[in-house]
Amino acid sequence: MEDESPLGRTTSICKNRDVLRPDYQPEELVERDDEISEYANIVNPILNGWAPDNAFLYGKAGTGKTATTKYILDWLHRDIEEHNIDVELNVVDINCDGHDSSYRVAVEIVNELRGPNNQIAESGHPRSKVYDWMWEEFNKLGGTIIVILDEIDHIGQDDSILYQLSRGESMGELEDGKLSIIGISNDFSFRNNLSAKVRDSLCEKEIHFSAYDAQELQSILMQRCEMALYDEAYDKAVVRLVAAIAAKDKGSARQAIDILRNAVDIAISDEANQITEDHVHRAREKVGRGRVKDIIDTLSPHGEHVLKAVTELEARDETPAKSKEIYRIYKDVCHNVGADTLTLRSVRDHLSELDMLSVLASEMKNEGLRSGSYKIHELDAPVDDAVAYFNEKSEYEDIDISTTQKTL
DNA sequence: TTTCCACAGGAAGGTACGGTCT
DNA sequence: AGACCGTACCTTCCTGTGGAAA
Repeated sequence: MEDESPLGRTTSICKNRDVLRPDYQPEELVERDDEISEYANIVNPILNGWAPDNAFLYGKAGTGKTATTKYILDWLHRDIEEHNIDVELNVVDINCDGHDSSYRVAVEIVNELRGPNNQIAESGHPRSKVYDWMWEEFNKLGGTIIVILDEIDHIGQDDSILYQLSRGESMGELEDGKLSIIGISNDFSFRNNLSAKVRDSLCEKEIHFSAYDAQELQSILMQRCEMALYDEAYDKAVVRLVAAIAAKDKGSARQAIDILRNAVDIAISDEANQITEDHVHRAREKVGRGRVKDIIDTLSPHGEHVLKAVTELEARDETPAKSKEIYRIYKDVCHNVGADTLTLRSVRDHLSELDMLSVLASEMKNEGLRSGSYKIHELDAPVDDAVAYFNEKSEYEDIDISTTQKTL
């Protein structure tokens, strides 16, 4: 047998794949000029030694909120250094994903500011003590402090951390320094659900990041292509196609770049010299499948059972289905895997969580006196992917999709 | 215009669990 | 060891809701 390396070969398509990674920050941000100038106006006072207003940034995922923040802060640091401005700028950058309560964000801030040998645990401490430690660390830090809370909506109902941060200065917790908050969120309703006292102080300034249209996505993709790919490896039609797919879906630059990166990878493994529209279509399917799996992996066991029930109904072409009907199938699923069943009320919560995650599409219906009001649900993710996921897991009975031609 | 259906979903509270502190 | 803390996940109870039918 010929001894062939399992690794890929060098490629004539890609000169720098890192540029296509989700965490890559380009030096120049395209299609966000208005947002950049609004943002610059907000942080500008720092250069005069003043604290900027608190700001709330909102817009859907992949619209450049985080990238613009990094871009602006890089500029701030550079300006301060180049012009020898006498400002001590300290940035505390927290992603609230995974720290999903006020308490845990406070713990994260403390741990971020303390050394690795002096960390505190995620639970067990009285809340007031954690806040005391947090202010202690801020006081040690001093200067102009900017706390960036990315995905701030993850903190949920209790916004006490925001109250603490926004009032710390006036309540004398911060002895010698200035503190401003920049909150970033995909979810505008989070702003409206904040308690009034927090909303007024957190949202002194607001910047809205609108979804990118196909034209804007195209220029973002062109910028990345020029850096990542050899000229002969792609043409405008392919870029236009990726932009059109992403614009039609969510208008997210992250998604567009994701599809492009996967198309590049597929083209490389095909040993092609150029990225074709077929590569893009295959990449789009792959990205979709990955999304379904990623979401299902985060579900609790009962969340998964509920989704299995909806997937079964979908495979039988019996969707959209009422919550009550899904509950009936859900009980069978639980019976088959030997799990206890939850009440209908809890299953309703799981259904609405799946709707929020965009795995399900739910809709309220009302037939008045005849049948009252109810909610119907169907899969919002590709059925094949969900079926494949459940059929791969040994604890579930297989779903047979061959009897129906239904695909999304 | 009023009634009423069939549910959605908020509120409150329970339990288990993993953690700290004394 | 046991008091105390925050959280996840659940149940029970109950009020609110929109629109077809009376």
